[in-house]
Amino acid sequence: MPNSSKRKVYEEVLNKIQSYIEENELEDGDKLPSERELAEQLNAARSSVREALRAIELLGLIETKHGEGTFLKKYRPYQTVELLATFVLRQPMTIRELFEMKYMLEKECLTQVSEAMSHDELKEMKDEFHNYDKQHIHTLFFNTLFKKTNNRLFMKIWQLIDSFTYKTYYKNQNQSLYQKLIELIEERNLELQLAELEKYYDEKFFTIQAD
Amino acid sequence: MPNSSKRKVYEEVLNKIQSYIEENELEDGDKLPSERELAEQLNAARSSVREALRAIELLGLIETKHGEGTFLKKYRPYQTVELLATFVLRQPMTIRELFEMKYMLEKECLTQVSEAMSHDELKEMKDEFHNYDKQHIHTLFFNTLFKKTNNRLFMKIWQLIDSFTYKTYYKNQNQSLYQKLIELIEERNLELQLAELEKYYDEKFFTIQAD
DNA sequence: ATAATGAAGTGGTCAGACCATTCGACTAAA
DNA sequence: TTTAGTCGAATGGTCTGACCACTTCATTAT
Repeated sequence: MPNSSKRKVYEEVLNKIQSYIEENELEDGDKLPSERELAEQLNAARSSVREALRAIELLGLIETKHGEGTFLKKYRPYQTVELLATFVLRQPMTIRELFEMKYMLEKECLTQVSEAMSHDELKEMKDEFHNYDKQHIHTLFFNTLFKKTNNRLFMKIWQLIDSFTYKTYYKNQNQSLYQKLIELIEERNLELQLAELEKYYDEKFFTIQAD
Repeated sequence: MPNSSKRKVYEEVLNKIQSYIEENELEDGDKLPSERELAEQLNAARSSVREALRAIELLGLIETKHGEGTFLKKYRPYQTVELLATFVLRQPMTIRELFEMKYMLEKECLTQVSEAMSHDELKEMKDEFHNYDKQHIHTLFFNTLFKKTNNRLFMKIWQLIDSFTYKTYYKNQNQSLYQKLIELIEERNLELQLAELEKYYDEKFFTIQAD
């Protein structure tokens, strides 16, 4: 009960749990003590322990399984970044800022993927092309490409931005662009890929300004 | 009480709060409804509301003042780092991804800013340089630069990523790099700027791998 | 052997209580 | 009138105890 110093209980619990993990050298998948047990050991109410655990869970550090327990989770920052990014995106952003971000990510995507994709994968993309919904072709195209990237963080952020801009660009979808891009990837011609993408976005930016 | 679908109440509450913020266009410093009020409006127990609020608080998105209320907070990165740092350090894979993202953003930053900065601004940066905390020099340097960008989204995302990495690998901070970058910006030599940055990150990636 | 049962442990949620702090309205004193 | 003090309402902080839902596993009945 001695609320040492003036920090909140759930913050104390937070640190205690962290210490517990380090001292016992817990690793991914290991089990933490139950909420009731933690509450007793740390001399805090279960609700306070839960506040701490929920916070840690939201950060993506632990995983709770109903009826089983709480487990240490392999930490991946995507979850946290994604959550924080949604808050960031809620703040007023201009369409231009969003598209610039998207453009940059897609450039990077092409750069990373350009050499990594096998001819088989490219052929597969070409074949699936006809199934693509024309309206969402850009999204689908880059979604496929980003998967080949070995950086999931890129993809997560791109997906977020894309979902925010999704409504604006259903018009003027130039299907031939993506056909061309696939061909250019096959030819390993990164420069022309980027040039095509630049053309695409120049037009976008022009449209925005006219708006 | 209708625990719609199967998500936890505190997650629902989280989203509801997010929606509330968005719909009412709350800004930094604005007050959220009280815990009891939220509980009633969202048809949840106060403890569940608190679990959600504690989680958001840990992320640094809100601020609670005893006896006053809960307030939206200007997002300051570098908040949860203490907690996350130890976990981030365990995952070299994700560190790589974070640095790649950071690298990309900083490249873009240099590209955008290179021509926009006046000589006066550059001189000012040079003068302030001595006040910079060596340990955080990279963060401070690019923070200044990103402000000159006319894209707030870039800065926000960069800050987000930076907050995840700034505790990591702060060693080997080569102060001369930033002196050199300023000079190169003065000379409007973008290519060399990017080359310097690339050198910096090549070393980083090498360090990560060696770990 | 196999299937059904049920008890124990765990997380999920709720209701209500009490304390500590802040703030503002009201009151009493100057 | 102004000022200082008081008190109550609102709010966050914390605790207790209860009940539900899910998982597991030993026990039991088939």
